[in-house]
Amino acid sequence: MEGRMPEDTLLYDLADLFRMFADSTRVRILYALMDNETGVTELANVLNMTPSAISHQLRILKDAKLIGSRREGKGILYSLADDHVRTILDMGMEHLTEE
Amino acid sequence: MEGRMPEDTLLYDLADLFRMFADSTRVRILYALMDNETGVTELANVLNMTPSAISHQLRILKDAKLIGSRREGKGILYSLADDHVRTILDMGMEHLTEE
DNA sequence: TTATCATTTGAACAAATGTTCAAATGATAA
DNA sequence: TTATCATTTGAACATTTGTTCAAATGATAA
Repeated sequence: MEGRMPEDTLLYDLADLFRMFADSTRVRILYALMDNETGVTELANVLNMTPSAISHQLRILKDAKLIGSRREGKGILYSLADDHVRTILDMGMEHLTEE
Repeated sequence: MEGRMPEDTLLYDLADLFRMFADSTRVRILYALMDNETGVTELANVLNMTPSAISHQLRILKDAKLIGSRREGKGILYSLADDHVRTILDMGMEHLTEE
């Protein structure tokens, strides 16, 4: 079965996508959001980091459309954008934990 | 359904894994290796890069156990280590191309 | 052995990246 | 409106990262 090389631009986009998962802070944020919508302050507490550092990463994740947000009272709640995010994380985790 | 946060060390490993896919040169190498075993020189030609640059990246991929190698005559042929690599790339590509 | 081709290595450099800090903005609740 | 809490912003800094270059190594074929 002979494969064919995708367009280079698509491969660049693919690398860009994986880059979103290539930082431990972002991965920890995504895992935290798997459980429930969470605000910046709570994320900062859970991950033991400054709200500013979290906010910077949330923006990167949102620009990549991996997370969404909605306002609730005086805070903003973030959540995973769709199940693709979960699936990609699961595939990676499977690779790590299998043998 | 309440999820539980994996150990931090595992999440760091996960980010490390995705970091392997977060560079366009490495992604292009992996896609090239999907088709068939390939040596450094041919990869360099196909990707239009220097053999040295390719070799550096091949070492990184091999250290991560994402590719393997064997000697054939006076060259060395590289190949994907297992189907996990393919699956992870496919998941990412699916995310990109859907919708 | 020697000549040749393929691959690797290490140092140097430029570019990209994540966190911190201080300050600004947003939006509610009083 | 004003005070307060939550979040964002931008510049600075240190770190990490990918490529280049020149030189070294590996291993075959002659």
